[in-house]
Amino acid sequence: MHVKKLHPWRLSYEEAVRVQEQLRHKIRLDPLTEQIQLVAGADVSCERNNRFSYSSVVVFTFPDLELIEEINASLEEDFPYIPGLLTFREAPVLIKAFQKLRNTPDVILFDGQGIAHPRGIGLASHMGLILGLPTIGCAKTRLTGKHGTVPEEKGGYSLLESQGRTIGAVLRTRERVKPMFISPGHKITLKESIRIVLETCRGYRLPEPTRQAHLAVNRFRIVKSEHF
DNA sequence: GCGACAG
DNA sequence: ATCTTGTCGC
Repeated sequence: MHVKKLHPWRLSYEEAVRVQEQLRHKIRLDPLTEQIQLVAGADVSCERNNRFSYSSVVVFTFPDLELIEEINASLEEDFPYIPGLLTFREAPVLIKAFQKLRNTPDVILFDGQGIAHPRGIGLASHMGLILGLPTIGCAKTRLTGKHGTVPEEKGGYSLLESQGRTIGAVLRTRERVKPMFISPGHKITLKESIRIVLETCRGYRLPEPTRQAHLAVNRFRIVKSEHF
């Protein structure tokens, strides 16, 4: 897959923030232009003791969700986890996987925020800009924003708001489980994001793309680290 | 100054 | 995220 040249990643905190503040203005939240035929999920796993990070990208047909491709990658990790700067820790190894991907997904789900971010550019949004593809942020917990009570039934949601702006939705993807924090990443609307997440949920809290990417990256990490 | 804080 | 066993509930 074609992947745009990446920014220098060896950045200080201030430089990383500057990159985000400059890039946020390129994010577009227009409706999807293509019919969704391929949906992908991506996730990263890091080892506390080891100095490597691992990533997996899985591609499914939509809406049948038949797996057609899985790509893994590993990379030496150099950036720490800092709330708000997750992109600079996880994007490098994700990019390495996307560069090897043969299919071009119509939309990609990420384990993190889209625009529901202090500077409006979470991992999903940043990856959307790098890849030039529609992306959705599917986070398990809140980073920023306020919201009301989330309806108990599956599909129920409460809007996530910040500074008077709607930045996402707190969505119940399954009954009796904590809701997910969904936000558009790039080239997609919140409404479409919610629809795609719900249509890719298969009885679990996480939508299949990110759930399968999570399982895949853990399988990959075990095999890779045991084989040295 | 204090609390909050994706993975 | 990671470290970790069993256990309670639908």
